[in-house]
Amino acid sequence: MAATLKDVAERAGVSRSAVSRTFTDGASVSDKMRRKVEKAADELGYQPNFLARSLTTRRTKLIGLVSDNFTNPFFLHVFDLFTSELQKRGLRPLLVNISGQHDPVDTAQMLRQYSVDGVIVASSTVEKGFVDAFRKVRLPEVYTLSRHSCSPDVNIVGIDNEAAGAFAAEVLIGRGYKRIGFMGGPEIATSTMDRFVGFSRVMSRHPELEFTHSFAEAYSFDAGRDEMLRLLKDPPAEAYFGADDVISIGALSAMHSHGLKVPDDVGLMGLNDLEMAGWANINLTTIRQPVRQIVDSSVELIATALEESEEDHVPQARLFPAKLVERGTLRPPHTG
Amino acid sequence: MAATLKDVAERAGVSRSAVSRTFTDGASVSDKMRRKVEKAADELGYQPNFLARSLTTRRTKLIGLVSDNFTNPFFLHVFDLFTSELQKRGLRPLLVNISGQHDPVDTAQMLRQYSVDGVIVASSTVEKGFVDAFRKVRLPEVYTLSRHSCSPDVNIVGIDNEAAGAFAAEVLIGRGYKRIGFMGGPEIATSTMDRFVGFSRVMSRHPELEFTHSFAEAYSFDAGRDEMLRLLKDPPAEAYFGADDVISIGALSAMHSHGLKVPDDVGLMGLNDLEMAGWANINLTTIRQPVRQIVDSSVELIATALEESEEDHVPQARLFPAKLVERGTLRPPHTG
DNA sequence: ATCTTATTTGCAACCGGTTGCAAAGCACAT
DNA sequence: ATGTGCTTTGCAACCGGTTGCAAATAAGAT
Repeated sequence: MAATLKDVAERAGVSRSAVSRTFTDGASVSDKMRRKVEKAADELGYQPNFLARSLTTRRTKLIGLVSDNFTNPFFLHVFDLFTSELQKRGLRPLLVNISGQHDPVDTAQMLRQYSVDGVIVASSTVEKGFVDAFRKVRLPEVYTLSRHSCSPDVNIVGIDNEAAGAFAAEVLIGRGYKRIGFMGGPEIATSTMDRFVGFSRVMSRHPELEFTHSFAEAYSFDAGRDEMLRLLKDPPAEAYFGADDVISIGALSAMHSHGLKVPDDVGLMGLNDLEMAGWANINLTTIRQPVRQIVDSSVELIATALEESEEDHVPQARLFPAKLVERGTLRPPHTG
Repeated sequence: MAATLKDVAERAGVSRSAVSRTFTDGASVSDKMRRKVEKAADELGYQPNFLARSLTTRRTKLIGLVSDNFTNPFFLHVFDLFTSELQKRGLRPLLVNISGQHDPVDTAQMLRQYSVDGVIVASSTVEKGFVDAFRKVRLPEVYTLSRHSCSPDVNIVGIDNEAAGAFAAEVLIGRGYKRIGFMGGPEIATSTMDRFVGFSRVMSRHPELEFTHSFAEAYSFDAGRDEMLRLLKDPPAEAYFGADDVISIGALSAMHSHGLKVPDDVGLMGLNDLEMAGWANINLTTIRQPVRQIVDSSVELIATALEESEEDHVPQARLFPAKLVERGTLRPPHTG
């Protein structure tokens, strides 16, 4: 069907190795030979087969991109950045969707069977079972947007969620709010829990302030809205930190339908800086993760891990600062 | 490193073919042999290498999943469905992001070099260059959510955008609106233009109605909002069809900030039924594409194309009906 | 022209599997 | 014991490449 190395060699009247060498950079071929081979290859439309090559080179340039987060629009952006960045380096993402009930061991074995060079896990809610299973196949791997503390001997890139939670509390306190609420995602999400820990730590240093907390059922608009509707049966806090934008936007909708003015009656801050947080009818003050840097750094980390031998590689955590994006749902800094 | 066929054969004291056969379904192996081999394989943690196997079987089970649509949240759902559905059939999506300036020929060659079994193009805005380049590598391919008319000799799955445009016009007319506006995405998007053609066709049958049209700069919230703000400098139409939800939601925000009540002052209808179209503070009446069926059908089509020889395969178009999702941005059907 | 050294080339083995074919093994009938 | 037909097994070639090594060629030094 498609032309092979052998076809090219025959047509050019040279050995197969010669052809192979013209298509391998750094190999020793004379100019004359190279021209002869390239001519034959062009005429036949020959392209080397990456998979056959991988058998001897032990490099497929395939990277498993594993996620279970296919509902939060934030992750479309994450996938966009990951795919472009990997492609720039000649790496190819094999996308693996582990939402639904997938067996961790099967998934890990599948990745090994496809000889992926490395694995990127992009999710903050990946189960422990996957972490263990992936580790067993001994592939270079990096966890992105994942929990900092859970696997100390593995590459992690993201923000420090505890620090981000603490920062959120400091911002709200800095605006002079006295009755402050934390509204998280589901309690099984490590991202939410880490943010909660940081948030609580700061609040506990201010016993003069009133601190309440609650958790939405899921990382979704509806869950955020429902939870806020529940909270609004009682007099609300003066300001809330919603541990994710999509939840905060749900909460905002609940506030509006209760006739509450934001930020005049109640303040609200999110986290993630979704594109729609900037929409004119939402205009959510939020904390931004530097996604581009996080992704770039993850890809760079996996790319260098591919070069090193397994023993040489020392896993690292790369934590980035999150920063406030001021919009219209918090009152301005307290002056005086 | 990892155990190979040869390792297992030696440990079990049998030939390599015997091992190969135990891991190939439908091959002839006695029970005794199978047990012996499986024991050895277990002890060594052996798993067959898919890529080596593909060399002789000529099947990688890799499917190129090509898209340039990484900003519309609608596509996160599309990717979710595609990956799960492919995985269910043991197929693996190699995700290719062709947004940005990618050379069509390079992309097509890359897919050939990775020996993908087939290609799914999931986008309504793919350039002609890609269609041509993909065709040249002679891989089974299906275009999903793509233009119906552009390539008659290629598999296409999606809705009939012209019909959907016509349907939209009929709905608005049926609600008794007399001054009707079409608001499209960018004029280079085939989806928008096809919808516009259908919409116009119906409107032209009603010369007694006033019909205006305009196009937003992009498929984005901001573009929709900007375009609507521009329109609102003059007295607006009674109702608009925004050819995509994200544009419509932008337009909705513009209407609100002009103090217009929807649907009392002006009606609005979108297309796609994004999750957020159902959010309480948006509540957009819209036209839904049956995404799940479209994706399932695409995967089924590519799966059967893989079985057939190239000559036997006859390309087909599978068009699904789109249907109205009634929410709160259109007045109820006109009675009397 | 001759010797030394560096560069280019081809041979053949290998990467990790599959598969057509013929030999071997088996069950059963004669 | 012999023959028949069916299943199981191993041999060896192949899939499409790469690569260590030695032979062949080219380049440079004398």
